[in-house]
Amino acid sequence: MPLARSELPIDTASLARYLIGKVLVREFPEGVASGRIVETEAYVVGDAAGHAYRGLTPRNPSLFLERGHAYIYFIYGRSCMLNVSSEAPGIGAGVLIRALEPLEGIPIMRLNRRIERLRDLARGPGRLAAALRVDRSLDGLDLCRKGPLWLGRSDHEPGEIGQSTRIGISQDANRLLRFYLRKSPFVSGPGSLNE
DNA sequence: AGTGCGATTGACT
DNA sequence: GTCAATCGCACTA
Repeated sequence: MPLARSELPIDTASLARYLIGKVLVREFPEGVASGRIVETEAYVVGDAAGHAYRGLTPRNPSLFLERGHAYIYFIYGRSCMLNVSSEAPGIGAGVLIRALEPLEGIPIMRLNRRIERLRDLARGPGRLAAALRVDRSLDGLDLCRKGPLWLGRSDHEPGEIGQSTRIGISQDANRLLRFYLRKSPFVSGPGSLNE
């Protein structure tokens, strides 16, 4: 079952925390691949590190959609990044999905990534997008409806959630807007920083 | 039209 | 641990 939009917190940081433990599902013609979200980062309203900081541009309109839509961008000439839009329609903010614990379709993900090691399949924002073949063609998609990419419920409560500074940014670098599942080996960065 | 750089990754010492 | 690759975008002129 997809997450209902009404259950998603409107506030960006709250949404980032809420998404920990939820399931990201990718449907391919050849099957389904999915993973548990173990790491997120919030890019909040008025955040100098956020892509909406300078307003609407040709690349970022999806960030301004109602919460629960995909904002996907290409960076460093290599990687795509998947975000979940947050806040009310017209407000530019979102949550970066940074790492997954692979659940279903692991052979499909191994083919997409061309590596064997389970721990590294979707550990990192670019890696998880590659594992699930997420690219700009899925930008703007509603993640609260079944389709090629959607957010699903978890069958149990997540574990203890840690909080830290965000990774790889220079602006607004001190804010504790990164959330991660404490015990998970599938988290990309430091597992217990600033807690 | 030109420039600088980024919400990273993979290869290498 | 260090470091270069790589290219679309936002900004300047």
